[in-house]
Amino acid sequence: MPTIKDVAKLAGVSTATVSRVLNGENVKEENRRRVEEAVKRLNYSTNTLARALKTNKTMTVGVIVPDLSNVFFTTIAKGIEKALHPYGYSIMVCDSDESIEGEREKIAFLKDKFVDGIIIIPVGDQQLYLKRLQDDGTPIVLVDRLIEDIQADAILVDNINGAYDAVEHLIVNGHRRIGLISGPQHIFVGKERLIGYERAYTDYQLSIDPKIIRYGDLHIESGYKLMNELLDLPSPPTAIFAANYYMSIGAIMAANERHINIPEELSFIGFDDMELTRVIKPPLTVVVQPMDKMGQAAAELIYKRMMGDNSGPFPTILRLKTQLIKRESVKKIN
Amino acid sequence: MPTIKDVAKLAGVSTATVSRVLNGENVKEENRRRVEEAVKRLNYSTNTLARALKTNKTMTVGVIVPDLSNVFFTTIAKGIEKALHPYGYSIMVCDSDESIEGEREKIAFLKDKFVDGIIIIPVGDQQLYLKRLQDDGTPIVLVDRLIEDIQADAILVDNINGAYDAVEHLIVNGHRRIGLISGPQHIFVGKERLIGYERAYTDYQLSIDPKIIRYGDLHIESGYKLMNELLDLPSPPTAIFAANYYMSIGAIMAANERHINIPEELSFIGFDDMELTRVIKPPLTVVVQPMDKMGQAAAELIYKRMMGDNSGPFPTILRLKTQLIKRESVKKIN
DNA sequence: TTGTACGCGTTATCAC
DNA sequence: GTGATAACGCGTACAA
Repeated sequence: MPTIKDVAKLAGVSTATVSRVLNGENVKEENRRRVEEAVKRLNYSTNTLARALKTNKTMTVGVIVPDLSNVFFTTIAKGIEKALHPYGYSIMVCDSDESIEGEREKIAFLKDKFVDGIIIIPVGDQQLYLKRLQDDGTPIVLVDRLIEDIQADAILVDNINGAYDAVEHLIVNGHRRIGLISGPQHIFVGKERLIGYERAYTDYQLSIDPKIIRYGDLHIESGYKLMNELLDLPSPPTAIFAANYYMSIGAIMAANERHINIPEELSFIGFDDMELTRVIKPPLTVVVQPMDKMGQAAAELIYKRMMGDNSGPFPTILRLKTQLIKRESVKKIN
Repeated sequence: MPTIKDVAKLAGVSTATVSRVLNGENVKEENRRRVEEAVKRLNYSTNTLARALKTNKTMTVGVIVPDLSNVFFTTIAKGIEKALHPYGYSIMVCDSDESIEGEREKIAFLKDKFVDGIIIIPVGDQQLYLKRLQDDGTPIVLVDRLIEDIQADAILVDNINGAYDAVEHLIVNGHRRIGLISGPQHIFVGKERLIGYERAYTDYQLSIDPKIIRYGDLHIESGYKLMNELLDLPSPPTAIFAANYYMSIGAIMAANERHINIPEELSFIGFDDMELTRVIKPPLTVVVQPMDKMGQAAAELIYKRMMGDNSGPFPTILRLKTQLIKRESVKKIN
């Protein structure tokens, strides 16, 4: 590998001049030409490690997601990538494996790699490590979920109104017993979507039956299990709202197995619009999160912070709107 | 940030001694104790950038996948991560965006980051950049697909026999007109699975009707489109074999829309066992690839190479077996 | 066993 | 505009 010294020697100038040419500073035209010539001849490219050691900038942003095999998360990561690329920044995607410990480990790893910023979809409601990093001046942007004990910029989804819209749609269609397959209450979005559910009930002056609210862990299996529990109730719901994508899948699977006809016998609203919701028969009515936009917004925000732009409020918390896409899984009842 | 000098000063020894302690070499017990004490007091950790600059080892492996929002790929990436972690290696996951150009860019990026090895699911059938890296001594492991003009270790799936098993199963169940929703022929697995299809037909002395072989681009939409084309044929197939996961989804979606009953009116075998195949009614018979094992095998192989172990043949090409999981989407016909 | 001094490749700071 | 050189933080001959 040729170094800047080799280039300097070949071009007959000092390394400083080469560095200046490389960084687009003012250099005599003649020297610039010779340096560029030498760079080409030697096929030289700057050693990013050495540069980073000196400048404390790696031009890299760390992205931590809870699960790399979850499309929702990776789609967001992809959105971040796409938005950061034009700025010359690259990302390192890590998997926290849905655990605080894994998260801690990945944060340490990214810190080790001297990333210039971290975008994270956190798994718990606290993370001391993050706070420490933040105090050291590394910009942090939270996505999808908030952490209680930390003041950080965040890109969120308006979960409350997202869930509200779904439940309201069911109520307007005559449903009074709406089963909720909820996320866990220690996770931010789980809490919020439950609030949306409750608020819709309250606004329509209906009373809530806690027995038809069930808490899962966001995975297929728990959607499957909770759907079965709800359908086994002496007086089962006439409609179900599943509060995330994978639990929606599990729930549908359970309904299928029991040969329950949607929407004839049971109305259903799911969450997120990915492969499944397009292939299911009937097409599912769903609450859709703008995953691309989430990634993009996170990227823009962290870029701004990395540039040292601290204008605007701190923390800046963006709430992106969801969309209720009405298809054929909801039936109007008396 | 404390440096090794700070530690040396506090411990009253030289930086060399500190370095030795850090790297577990022989040091007088007393000094070791004092150094460890100082490390703890200062909360020191070695600067990986500086170390990498000196040693030319970053303890990082680059992983390039064609699409970060494709579960098949990210599941493999996750498997790699899990297997490499115990060795102290971390991974950088990149998205080549299904393009040669994107791939080239990511390879350059990883080279810039001085990764110690690259595991890649390639998108085309050539890649000069890779060859160059390999010539520079960076271990490369191909996953899922081979590249024609390169000699490299690879972890593949026995696509030929995987497809063969599926088609054979349909033939044994009386089907003679088996529609194939194939991948593109410029992609390795597309070619191989077609061969498996053809071989099964040949072995059973049946003649192939090229009209019921259709070529898609591996995405949902093309599965959907090709399924419709096949069903619109004057004499449509009695069974369909879709040669990847997303095209399977699209195909099923098309069948659903046309209210075609599987397996009563049409038998179906899909590829890979992920969310969809578990939720579809009826449960789908599928050819399953061992994604976890693929990731793990790739990790083990590249680790071996990074350790300088060149035993075994070069290139080492592993063929992992697929499994035909028989469920309820195939009907025996006369 | 330990310490010194230098190298890694780049950038920043100064004189010129 | 340019060149020499210190500095970044670590690893490692080499001498002690």
